[in-house]
Amino acid sequence: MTPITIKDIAREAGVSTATVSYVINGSKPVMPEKRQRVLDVISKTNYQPNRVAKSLRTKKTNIIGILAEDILEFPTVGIINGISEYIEKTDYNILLNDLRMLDSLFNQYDQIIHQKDKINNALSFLVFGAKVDAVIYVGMFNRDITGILSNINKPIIVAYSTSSDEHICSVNHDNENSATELTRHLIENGHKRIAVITGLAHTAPAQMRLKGINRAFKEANLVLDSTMIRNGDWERASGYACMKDLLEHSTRDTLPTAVLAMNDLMAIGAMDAIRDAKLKVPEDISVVGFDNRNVSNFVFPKLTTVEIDLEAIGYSAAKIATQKLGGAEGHVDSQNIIIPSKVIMRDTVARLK
Amino acid sequence: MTPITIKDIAREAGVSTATVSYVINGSKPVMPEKRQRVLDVISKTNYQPNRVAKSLRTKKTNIIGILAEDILEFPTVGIINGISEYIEKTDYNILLNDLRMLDSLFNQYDQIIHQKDKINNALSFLVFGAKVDAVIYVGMFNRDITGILSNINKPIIVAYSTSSDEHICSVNHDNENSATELTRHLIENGHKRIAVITGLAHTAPAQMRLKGINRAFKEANLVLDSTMIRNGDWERASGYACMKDLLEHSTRDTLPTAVLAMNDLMAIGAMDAIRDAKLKVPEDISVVGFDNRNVSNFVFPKLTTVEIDLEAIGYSAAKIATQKLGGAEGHVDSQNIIIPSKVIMRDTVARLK
DNA sequence: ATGCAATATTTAAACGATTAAATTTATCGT
DNA sequence: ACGATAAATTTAATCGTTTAAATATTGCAT
Repeated sequence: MTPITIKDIAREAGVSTATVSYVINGSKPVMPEKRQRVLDVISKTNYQPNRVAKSLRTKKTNIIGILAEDILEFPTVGIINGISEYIEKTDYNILLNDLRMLDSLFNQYDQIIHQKDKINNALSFLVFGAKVDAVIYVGMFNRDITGILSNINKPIIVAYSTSSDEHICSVNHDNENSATELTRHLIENGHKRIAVITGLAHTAPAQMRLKGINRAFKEANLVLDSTMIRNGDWERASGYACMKDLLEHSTRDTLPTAVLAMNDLMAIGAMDAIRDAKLKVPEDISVVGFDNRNVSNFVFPKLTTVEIDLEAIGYSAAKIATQKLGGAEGHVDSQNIIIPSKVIMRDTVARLK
Repeated sequence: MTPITIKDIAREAGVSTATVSYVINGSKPVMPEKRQRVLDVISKTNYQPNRVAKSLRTKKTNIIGILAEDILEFPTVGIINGISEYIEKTDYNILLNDLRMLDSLFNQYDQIIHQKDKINNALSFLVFGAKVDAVIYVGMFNRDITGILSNINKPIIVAYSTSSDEHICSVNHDNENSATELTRHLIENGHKRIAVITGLAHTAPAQMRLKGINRAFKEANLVLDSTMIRNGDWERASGYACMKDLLEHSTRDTLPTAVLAMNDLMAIGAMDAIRDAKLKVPEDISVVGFDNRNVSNFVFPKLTTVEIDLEAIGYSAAKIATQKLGGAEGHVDSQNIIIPSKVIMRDTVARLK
C-alpha cells in the first residue's frame, strides 16, 4: 500500500540507491548486468520516482507555471494549447494559475485586493512557494507588476503582449503588420471610403492596429478620414452602436464602402447593425474583423478577418522557457518574438470597380 | 540570493524552526509575543514556505491534477474554469495535463502508443510521480482505463461523463432530461413532424439524448417517425448533409416542421442547408441545437438550444475532490452528481397554430 | 517558597531522492 | 602475478519542512 521508493528498488535489485539513481538518470555509468537488473525491477514494480523528493534535492521542479489573466478570455486556451504542445515533448509539466480577472470585475472581494497585488501574490506563490522553474504570463500584461519581478531570478515569459522590461522575454503577434495587410486587402479591392471601429483606445493592441491601418493608407496615398473613426470597446454591442452611428451620420454619398473593426466581435456587431438597416454585407458594405474567433466562421456571410496563430505563440513561449532553463548551452532565441498573422479571406469583402 | 528558509526566520526571530512551523500552521499554541515576533520577521522578509519540502514531509502536495482529454474540446475550458473558481478559495493548486486527444488523431506517434496507455501513463505520472492529491478527469471517459485505476487510493473524479466504477465519482449534466425539455418545447409550440439529427450513435450522450427525446414524444402521445432520424457525427458538415438529405426526401407534406440536432454545430449545419434550399428558419422550419456553444448566439437567427452549466460541473467536481481529501469530517456529497441544464429560447423556433 | 501539573519550546528524526567523497572492484602493462 | 590506475559502487550528507518526544518554562495551590 505504502508507495514504492528507490530503496525498495535498490533492495530488490541488490544494489545501492545511488546505483538505482544512476541508471534512472544516466548520470554515471553502471555495469550492463546491474543496469538491466535495476531496469527489470523498475518495470516489474511500475516504480515512479517521487518528483517531490527529487525536486527538493535538485532544486528543480520541472514545472512551468502558467499565470493566465483569465482562462475564459479569448486567446488563453489557444496559447495554453501551444504551450502544451511543446511541453508534451519535454519532461516539464504545467501548473495552471488562473487570475480570473474577468470574474473579479464583478467581485467585491477583489476590489479590496488590488489586481496588481493579485498578480504579485500569484507570481510570488508560483516562484517561491511552488518553486516552478519558469513562468509564462498569458495576457495583456498592461498592469504594472514590476514591483516584485526584480528579485526573481527565474525566466519569465510574457505571451500575448510585448514586454518592455529587458529581463522579460515576450512573444506576441504582429498587430501592426496584420492591420496593414488587412487594410491593404480592402484597398486592393477598390475601397477608399473605409470606416474604422477601434478597440478601447488606450490599449496597446488598439494603438498598434491603428498604426498599421494608417500605414496602409499612406502607402496607397490615401488619408484615413477621422470622421469615419468610431471608438468601440471590443464588445459586440459597441460594434453595433458604432455602426449605427456611422450609418445615421451618412448620406448616400458619404456612406463607407467598407468598415474595418478591430476585432471580430465588433465586426459582427457592425454586421448586425447593417442588417437591421436593411443593407447587405458585402454588396452594400464590406466588413472585416480581427482575431479569427470561432464565430467569424459561423456568421453569415462568413467574416474576412486576421488569424492570430495562438498556438505558435504558446509554443514559442514554452520553447523559450525551456531553452532558458537549459543553461548556457541552449541558446535563447531572442528577447521579443513577433509571430506573423495572416488575413483569412472569406465572404464579407466585395470587389469594387 | 539563496532563497530564505524557515531556519532564517527562526534565527531572526530567536526561536526554533519548530516554533516557526507552529505559528505558520497554527498547529500548536505559541506565546503571543513570540508569535508576533515570528509573524513580523515573516512579513518583513516576504518568506514563503517551500511547498516542495512541506509536501515531502506531509505527503500532501495540495495539488489537484486535471487530466483533460483535449483542452480545445468544447467543454474543457468551461469545466476548468469551474474548477478554478472553487480551487481559488482553497489552498489547492492545479496541475494541468492535456492528453491532446484531438491532436493525436493526426499524429503517427500516437497510433503506436495506444490512447489507453496514454491515459494510464499520464494518470500514473500524476499520482505516483507528481504526487497530486486527487485527479479530475475531464472528458468523455469512454475509454477503458480500468487497468491502472484499481491500485490508486486517491480520489478520482470524472467531469463531463458518468462513471460506472463505484470508486470513481462523476459529475455530469443531465443529457436525458434536457433532451426531453428541448423536445417538449418544440411540441408545446405545436410541432409534431420533428426530425432528429443525432450525434455519433454509439456515444453515451447521443444515446441519452435520444432516450430523452423519445420520452417527450411518449408523454405527448406522439411517435418519433424513424424515417425522420439521420445520424450525424457532431460536426457542422454532417448537420448540413443530414438536413440536405431530409429536404431531398420530403414532399411538401412530409417536410418536418422542426429539426432537433443533438448539438449546436450540427444545428448550424442544418441551418446552412435550409438557407441553401431557399427556405427560412424559423418560418419554414424550426431548428434547435444542444450545448449552447458561443456560436449559437452569433448565427442568424440566434439558435434555441440547451445550456450546459460547465462551470457548475467543474465547481462541483473540485468540491468533491477537496471534500474527499478533507477526510472523514468533510462529508462527501454523492457518488454521481447530475447538474441540470436549461433550454435557452432564442429565435429559431416558430409557434405553429 | 516549593513542588506539580500544565503549557510552551526545542531537539532531532523523518520524508525520498541526488551526489560528493570514500570505498570497492576491474583492467592492464610489465 | 603485482601494483597502479581507472571504473564502478556504496556511504552518508543534504535539500527544507513537520512533528513526535524530550526538555524547559510557567502558573498555581499549598
